[in-house]
Amino acid sequence: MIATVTVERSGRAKPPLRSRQQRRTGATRLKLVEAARAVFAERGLDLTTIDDITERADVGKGTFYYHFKSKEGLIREMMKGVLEELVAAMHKRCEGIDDLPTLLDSLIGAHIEFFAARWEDFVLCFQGRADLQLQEGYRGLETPFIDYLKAIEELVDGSIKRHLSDRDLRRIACAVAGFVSGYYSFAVISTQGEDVDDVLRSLRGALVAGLTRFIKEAVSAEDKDGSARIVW
Amino acid sequence: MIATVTVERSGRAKPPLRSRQQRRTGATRLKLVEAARAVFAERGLDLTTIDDITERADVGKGTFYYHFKSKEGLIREMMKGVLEELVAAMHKRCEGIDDLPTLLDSLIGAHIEFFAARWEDFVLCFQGRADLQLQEGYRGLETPFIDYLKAIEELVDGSIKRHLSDRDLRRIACAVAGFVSGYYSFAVISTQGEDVDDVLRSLRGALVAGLTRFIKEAVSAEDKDGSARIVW
DNA sequence: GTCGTTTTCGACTATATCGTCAAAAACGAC
DNA sequence: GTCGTTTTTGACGATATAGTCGAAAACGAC
Repeated sequence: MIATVTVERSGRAKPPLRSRQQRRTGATRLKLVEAARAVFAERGLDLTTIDDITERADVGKGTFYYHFKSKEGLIREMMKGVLEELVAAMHKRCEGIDDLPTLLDSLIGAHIEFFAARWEDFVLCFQGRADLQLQEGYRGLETPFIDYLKAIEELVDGSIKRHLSDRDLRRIACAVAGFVSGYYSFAVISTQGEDVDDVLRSLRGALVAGLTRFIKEAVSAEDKDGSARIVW
Repeated sequence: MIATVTVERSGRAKPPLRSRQQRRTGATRLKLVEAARAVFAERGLDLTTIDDITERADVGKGTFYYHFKSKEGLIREMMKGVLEELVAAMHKRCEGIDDLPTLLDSLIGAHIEFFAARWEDFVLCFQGRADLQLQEGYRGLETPFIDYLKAIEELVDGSIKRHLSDRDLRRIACAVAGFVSGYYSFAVISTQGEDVDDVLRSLRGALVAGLTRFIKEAVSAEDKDGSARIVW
């Protein structure tokens, strides 16, 4: 506890992992996370054991418990991480877009591009969502998902002049998020050969058109006096 | 093995569970299935133990193994059963409809109505789908899901004159099935108070409109000469 | 009632997993 | 090199679960 505090060097924005020890520790932790990601996609969240993870990562079992409190803690951290990355990708992809249909399309596009190269992360998220429906699931998984939905809501909200109610906004977000993951989840079990992403790409126009209409109707319904001009 | 073969009575389509013994056995089996349904929705497929099920059903552990080979066998049977019921509900709901938008709407409606009163079955199906994505999941779960997709395809195919390719048909099916379950799965974690079904009901118009457009485009693309009149 | 069959039971064995902990190894500062 | 700290290790005890099996109960036919 005497803590040889390696002082944060001023003038160095991101000191590349300071000491050798810190580098090694970080690497071990990363090895564990990546091993878990792989095993989770093979056996699923529940059936994966700590031994599975440590063996895959090629570290001792105790090491896992040094870095994480439990499997639940690891899952929480991973889920949060992936969804935050997804949100970041969405923001980047939708930057500067204020046209609603284009935004919706970009939103779906961001999902496709994000998960295309990260199948394991898609499985992770899907498993997490399945878990959320259970009465006795892992704790603390709701927050990352709700933050993710909120991010979608904000993007949509930013692209319409007249604002929708929170309720309708949430509906849109659920529709976008649900459609992408739902479509994916069925496509992978039935699509032979052809690229799932290409297929989804061709369908997203359908959802965009539908949602745009829905939003248009919702706005005019909420905005009864009709005085404000809605700009799409 | 001497088997007192109780001959199938002719003239009696469904002899109401013949002997007392058969009635009792059937009841026990049913108790197990219903107990499993409840526990699965609480703890999930993987974390549910045989003891959980037998305790809930209030039968001895050995009884489970008398009726089912394993938990996997039970899951397979339940999944098949639920999806077949869903397909039946779809057929009933869509009977006689040959107008495409109406059919798509009824299809979604059938899902909503089906799962509205059967939350546990929705969870069961969702868990099953999550499992399908794993490399080492339960065996034999693909078939019921594929049959279910096929049923959607046939209904859609029956409502359009010019036929779509198998590929496009499958896409539609995935989109319908994926949207409904995807939307649901997000809505339940974020919708407070208001009825999830009502919400989905209001959104389905969006998907129907989008899909109708998609199908229309797909048909005209496949049917290049354009000689055949497409009747919606 | 008897007898043979089907069904149910729960104790039991074997195995798997969790989470702990004392010891060892790696490290950093000197 | 020494010394104190951080990190890693794997054996260990406690617990939980799967699946088996012999015995018992329920049943049906008589």
